[in-house]
Amino acid sequence: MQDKAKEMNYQPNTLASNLRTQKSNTIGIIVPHITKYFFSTAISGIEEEAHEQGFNVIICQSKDSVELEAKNINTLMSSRVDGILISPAIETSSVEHIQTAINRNIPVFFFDRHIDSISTTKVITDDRSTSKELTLHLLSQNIKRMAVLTGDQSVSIYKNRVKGAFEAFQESGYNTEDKLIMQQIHLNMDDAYRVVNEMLDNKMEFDAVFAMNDMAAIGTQKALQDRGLRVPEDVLVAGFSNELISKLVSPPITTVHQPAKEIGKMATKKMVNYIKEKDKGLIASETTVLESKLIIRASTQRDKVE
Amino acid sequence: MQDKAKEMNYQPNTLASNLRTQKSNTIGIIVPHITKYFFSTAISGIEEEAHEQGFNVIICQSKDSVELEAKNINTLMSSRVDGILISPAIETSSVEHIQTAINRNIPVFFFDRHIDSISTTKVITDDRSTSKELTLHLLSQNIKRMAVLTGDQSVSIYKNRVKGAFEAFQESGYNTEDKLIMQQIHLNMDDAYRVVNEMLDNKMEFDAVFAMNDMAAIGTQKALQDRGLRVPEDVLVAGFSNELISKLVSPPITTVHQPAKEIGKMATKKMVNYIKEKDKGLIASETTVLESKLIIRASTQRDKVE
DNA sequence: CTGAAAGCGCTAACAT
DNA sequence: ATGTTAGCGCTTTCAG
Repeated sequence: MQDKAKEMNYQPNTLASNLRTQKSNTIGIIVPHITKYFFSTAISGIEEEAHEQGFNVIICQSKDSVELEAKNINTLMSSRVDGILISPAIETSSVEHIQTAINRNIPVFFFDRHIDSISTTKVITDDRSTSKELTLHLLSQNIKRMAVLTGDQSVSIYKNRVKGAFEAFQESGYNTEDKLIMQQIHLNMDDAYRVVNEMLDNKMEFDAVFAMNDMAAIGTQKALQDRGLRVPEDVLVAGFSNELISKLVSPPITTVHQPAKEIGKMATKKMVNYIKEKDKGLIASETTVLESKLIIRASTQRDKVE
Repeated sequence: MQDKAKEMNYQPNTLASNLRTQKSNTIGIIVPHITKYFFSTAISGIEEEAHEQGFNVIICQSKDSVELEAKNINTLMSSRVDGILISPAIETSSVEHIQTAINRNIPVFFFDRHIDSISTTKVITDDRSTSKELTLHLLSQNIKRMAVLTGDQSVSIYKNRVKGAFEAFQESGYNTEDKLIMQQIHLNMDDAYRVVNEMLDNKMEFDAVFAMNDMAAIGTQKALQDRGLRVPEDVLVAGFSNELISKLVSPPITTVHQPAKEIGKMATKKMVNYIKEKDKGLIASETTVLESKLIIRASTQRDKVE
């Protein structure tokens, strides 16, 4: 009787439930930029998985600033989120704000970018080994000298990608001092364009460029082509992350596909699981490594074209 | 004394406050796909503005499905969001779920895509007039016949873009039956590629293509080039939305830049304002039209190149 | 096994 | 002006 009346259009008040249980059924997300395809795809995975498990997601952007990131963490803490998934800002000098949240018993898990010194659950990709694989592919084309355009080496993912490239050189018995030029840049199209032009102005010699993300690879390719150099005939070009655009430029660019959506889903699964198990005292931090995949396209193939 | 002790690290419990005030200080967002650049950019604007005003944002994707959209609305209602910003799904046949929320006194505002039959606040762009402007630009190049690739005409934005194109023809005194070919497609790269090839197979004649989004324009351009036709020498190609990629393909594509971030910010301002004024009974729905901007690139310029 | 009662931590109304 | 108290609607506990 009452039951039926209730079933008609009874809506339990989540606010009251949240207060009583001290749980918000909400997961906070912090990413550098929502508009980057990798992150929006990861968020898409997080959103799907979270909703399936009855959790909401609150989104924050750090704009790659530690200050904003700290603010975001405060916002999320005061919203009483049950956990935080974060891909931290570039400048990871200070990690207090993250420790603060953890100390307050709010789980903070990393996805993609991560901070080694903080012991918590992480869901990352095997950037190092795929970067190595890509470099071996470049070396197999008898290149004389390879330029690497990398980002801030304090960012885990860039550090690992560089590490992989070095490993490939060492494994192949090549001298990295002779055959490798390292350039740290802002990994975007404009800066890559500028730096490659500078390198050419300075008569640096190289016949392959491995940029640590696709936008930088595209800027590189454009710079080379504007100077009359052909890709891949004169210089090979490779990127990283498999942005949509990387297969649409001419020639399409060899890159590494990262399972962004799966990373998001996996991180969410780990988090939800942790939240549910937390009460039972089962706390263990683990690092999950998802496989990324080398995608070879025309920009690094001298013989056949995709 | 106590004050100081409290100031040290007192964190008011938002959950309790929310229950007491019956407000969540949260705005719900529903978009078709987070991963589309336009939407992630709009969300970025919403996030910034909302946080500035002390509101959180919960994000949902409808995947362009009315069922999922209805589910999202339920999720947001049960989360007791103070308002919902929505860019509705393609198939807007049923609008009950949106009406339900409005009837329950939860404000639902539209941004970008919108449903005319629902009377509420809307923040949109002047697609029609910019589409007209773009078409006039094409007509000024003495084209003989223009093909329009459009999406579902029940979607407000596509309908308005087509309307603008028609207006340009009429204003110029051209007969749309002779000079205009309309093709309704799925507005993505692959479908555009397929349809343009079909049109060429069927010996349809046209020397300009206006695709109602950039990805379709890129598919069009690729199809034309693969058949040995030159852009812009043989066929002009124009798109819509100014995706990042549209200026990176070869030739760069003429398109319309929409102020995605500003749309998000404006919609959020209207919503926050409404939420604050609601108690005072000041309810008025208004439609704000933001200006978009024609960006002419090489794909539609026979004389000079950008 | 069903039903009443206490309490989560705040805010708003009321009384001092 | 300041201090006290009731109550938001759930969940959990405790009594019947």
